[in-house]
Amino acid sequence: MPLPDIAESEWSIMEALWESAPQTASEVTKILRPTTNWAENTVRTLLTRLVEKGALKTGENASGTRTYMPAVKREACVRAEGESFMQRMFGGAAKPLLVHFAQNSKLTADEVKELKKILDQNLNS
Amino acid sequence: MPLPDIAESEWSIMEALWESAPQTASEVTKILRPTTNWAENTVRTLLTRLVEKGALKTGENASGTRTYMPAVKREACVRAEGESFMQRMFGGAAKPLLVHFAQNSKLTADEVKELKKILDQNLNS
DNA sequence: ATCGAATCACTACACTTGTAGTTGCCAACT
DNA sequence: AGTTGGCAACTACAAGTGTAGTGATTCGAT
Repeated sequence: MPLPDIAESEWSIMEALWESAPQTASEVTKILRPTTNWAENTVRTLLTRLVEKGALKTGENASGTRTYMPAVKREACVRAEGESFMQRMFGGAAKPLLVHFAQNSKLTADEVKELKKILDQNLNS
Repeated sequence: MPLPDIAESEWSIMEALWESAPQTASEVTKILRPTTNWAENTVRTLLTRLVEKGALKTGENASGTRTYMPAVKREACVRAEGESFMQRMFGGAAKPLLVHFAQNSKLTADEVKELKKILDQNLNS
């Protein structure tokens, strides 16, 4: 089963549920309200679509209200999206991608150090 | 003028023209045929949309046939897409993004060395 | 002058996405 | 019992995408 294709607004929903699940529709709405200001129905639509896509599963809480929780792991989705992005922008090659972001981001000395360590670990594995 | 928003199929077109421009619609079609197998009309539609979006400009070749060429620089588009991707997937932070790709890609020793150099250059700039 | 090939401009059409609104149902409060 | 408030199901609807088809025009080769 290939990973579901998660659209941009849908990511906000997923993030909320990866952060904490299960949650009801109105809970998710409340969590997202400050950042997105979406109507509850908007959130419900997105939740339903994500269930159809197989990205979320549903359950029920003690009061019988439907709850939502991730059906796919965040890391897997990030990897998939990352692959596709790398494909589109850099022909699938990791190095140019890394070069690009290494050059176009501001990093602290500590971050650079840490990244270099991770690069080394990449080698013997 | 904010950079035009380039959809996935449109990227193939843009790549072809960043690679070599100006080109006519049928030239682009021929170039892309092996990879995409698109009908010429498909390519024409995409070209037209990209012109409307301001991503391409048109000209004419010696025989009076319309030609297309980029109106925006590839690097700028890559940066914009990269920003948006980083935002969606990593909350806008460069380090986790770099960590992710550093861990999930196979790199040669040479590539690692080069990347470390670029990270260093990142610091004093 | 004519016919076919290339080019262009329009049109098509289903699917996805963003962003809700409307209606129906059920349980709890007054 | 009637009303209100939440939840669920269904509907809406425009813009954007993927992927062409159709019709008109033109230009060069018979």
